[in-house]
Amino acid sequence: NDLSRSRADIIGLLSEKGITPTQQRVEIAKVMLGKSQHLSAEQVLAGVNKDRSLVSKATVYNTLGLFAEKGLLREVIVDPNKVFYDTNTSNHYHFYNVETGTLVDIDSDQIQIDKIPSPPEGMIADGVEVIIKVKGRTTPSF
Amino acid sequence: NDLSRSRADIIGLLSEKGITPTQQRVEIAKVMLGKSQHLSAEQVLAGVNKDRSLVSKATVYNTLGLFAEKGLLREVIVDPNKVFYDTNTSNHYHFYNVETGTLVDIDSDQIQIDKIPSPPEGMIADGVEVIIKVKGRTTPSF
DNA sequence: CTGCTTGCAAAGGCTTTGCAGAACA
DNA sequence: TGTTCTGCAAAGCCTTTGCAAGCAG
Repeated sequence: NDLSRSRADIIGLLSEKGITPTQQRVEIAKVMLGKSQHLSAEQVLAGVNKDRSLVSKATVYNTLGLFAEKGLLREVIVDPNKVFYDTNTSNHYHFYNVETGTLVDIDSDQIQIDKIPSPPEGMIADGVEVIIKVKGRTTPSF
Repeated sequence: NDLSRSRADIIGLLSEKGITPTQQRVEIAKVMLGKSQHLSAEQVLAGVNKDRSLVSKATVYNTLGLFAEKGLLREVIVDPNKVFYDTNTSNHYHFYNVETGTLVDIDSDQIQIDKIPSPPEGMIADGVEVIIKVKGRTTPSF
């Protein structure tokens, strides 16, 4: 999607969302928000500290949680071992490769869901996840 | 759904699936397969050992994994902290109460999914998860 | 200044593992 | 009897927490 944003743009974006734009948060935003991707906390940590150590593990976890809470990222729970953070916060779904643990976006207009049942009494819907698990063909095709 | 099965029925069921019906596995099956429910390993462990200690933690984990692999149970990944095991292995979806961590079944005929996109090159679909997250109304209705 | 953030290391929760003894066929 | 399974405790992984020092406004 769009390229990496300028530092000023990121600071503006964070401020809009009511997030104090600290140095660490800007660094994390630079890594995450540059393009459409699905990263685990560990991957973000590695990305941020690729060249020099800029952000601690605790801060990466705190910040990803904060960004998700503020609507800048979306948490995707598909792997029992780790949370993925999705930079695409618009309506969409996922293919999940169970062999490699990789996520691929599915545009919302590629799936049509009709007849969404109404939530149990006193509850309201808070998001719909559709995950299509995929794996490699077990039978070679020749 | 159906009531608890006889020990003989359970042994037959396990054998059919190619699972050696050991005492521990039968105990776990008795707890799990009695009715439609979504239990975590910890809950199964507690249920099995309610009266007297019958099965160890390691065996509960091993057995739930085995049952899932053999198609007797279905793993549901919605909570980053634990795996749920669903005794309903037929096609269906879930409401997930994000506040209480509770799952509720949605019958497959209650949702209509059209236009399932084809998996990426060389991949085949291996299951579809639909999870509707719900939460309590934040605004009281009176 | 005053409160919010950060970082370190330790703690926490769920799950897996290694290996000896026990159960199964 | 040979193989598979169980149980215990320890280890592993991801994530959270406590608290002192540092930064933002």
